[in-house]
Amino acid sequence: MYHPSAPEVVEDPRGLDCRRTGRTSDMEKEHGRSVCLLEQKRKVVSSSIDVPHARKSEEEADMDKVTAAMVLTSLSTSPLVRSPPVRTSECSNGSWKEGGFTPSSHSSSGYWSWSAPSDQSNPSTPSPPLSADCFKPFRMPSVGGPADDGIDEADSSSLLFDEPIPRKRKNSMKVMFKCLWKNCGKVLSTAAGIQRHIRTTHLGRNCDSECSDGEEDFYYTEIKLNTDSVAEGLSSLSPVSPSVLAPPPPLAPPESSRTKSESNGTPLSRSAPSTLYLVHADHAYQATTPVTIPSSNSFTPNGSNSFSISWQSPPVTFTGTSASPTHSRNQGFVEQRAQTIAVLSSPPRATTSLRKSRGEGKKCRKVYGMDNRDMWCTACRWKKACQRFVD
DNA sequence: AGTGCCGGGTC
DNA sequence: GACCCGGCACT
Repeated sequence: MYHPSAPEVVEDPRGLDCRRTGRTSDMEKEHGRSVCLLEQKRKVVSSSIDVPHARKSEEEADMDKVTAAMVLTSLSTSPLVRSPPVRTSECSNGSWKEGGFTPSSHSSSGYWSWSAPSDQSNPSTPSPPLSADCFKPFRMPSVGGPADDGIDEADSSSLLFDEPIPRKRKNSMKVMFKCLWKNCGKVLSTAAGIQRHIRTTHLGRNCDSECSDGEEDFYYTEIKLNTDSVAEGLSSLSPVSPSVLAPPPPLAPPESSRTKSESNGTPLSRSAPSTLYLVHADHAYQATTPVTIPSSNSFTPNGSNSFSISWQSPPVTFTGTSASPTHSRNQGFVEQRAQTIAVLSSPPRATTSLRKSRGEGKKCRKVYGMDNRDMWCTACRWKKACQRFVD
């Protein structure tokens, strides 16, 4: 688990200028990238904090800061936490806007108050349309739809947008990015591509990535095509990225298949609730023995209503291992999964290992040597447990 | 590679 | 049961 070396706090509301300043020297590209990413994330969080809401009291505001800081620390390192899943039930009535938000992997962070301001902080954000069709299984559009701008895009803007996430991925994982905009399931192979797609197609911005404020992040998610048969085999979720290969299998109900995965990690789970259902299904593979938090109430830490989290029966599920979900980066995830697998598949063969550990004491063989084998105890001679120098 | 010894084979 | 040894775990 890693914590950001510098737990930055929210003070810097719009400090996402890595793009603005176009100061990306080659040397800084790498660094810049991560910084940008961080900044983007931060923006998302900070926006909900720094933009004081009328109904908030001072204490509440302070509280927000504190919690935001906490959240940021986890966010900065684990992208998947970025956008915890949102219960579809909320999208229909718009409750999610009222601070409804999905808890991060930290159970304790349930008080992450993604209150209204966070979603609305960005004036230009046309919250993706929500409606009764929230529950509609996401339709899978031209999957193969060769991203018109997919790869090419990467070249031009990957420097800025390429998320580090994929880098951490195992090679067995093919990462794709899917647009979560309602009724749009476009899948592109690069983050940059999908971002551009969203920016131009849905956000109606024709400007270059330069003028992006990162909002696109909210509207796409990443999906993984897993080729790791082993891991996959164990995950009770058969569908391998159904979103890409086939329609979500019925057996993957949103709740149970939900997983904490980086994919949901994209903020758009929040802003594009209508697609959450899909997201869940899409990432079914990520759900390894998912544990669904049964909670059915809003999570209100401190009993303060200000943090009203309206998520009911949160879709939040995380793999059984108590491994802190925060570090849900793929790697961690994989590790977790491996653990789970190990547990599940551990053969009843432990008996073999009952073999008593070799004794430390000297044995006949060592004492007398091979030359004096006749001096060995019979057991040693017979290659049995030494009886003379019993441990 | 060396050591300890389990499991199993042969007489 | 005495004896032997293949093979594995452990160092």
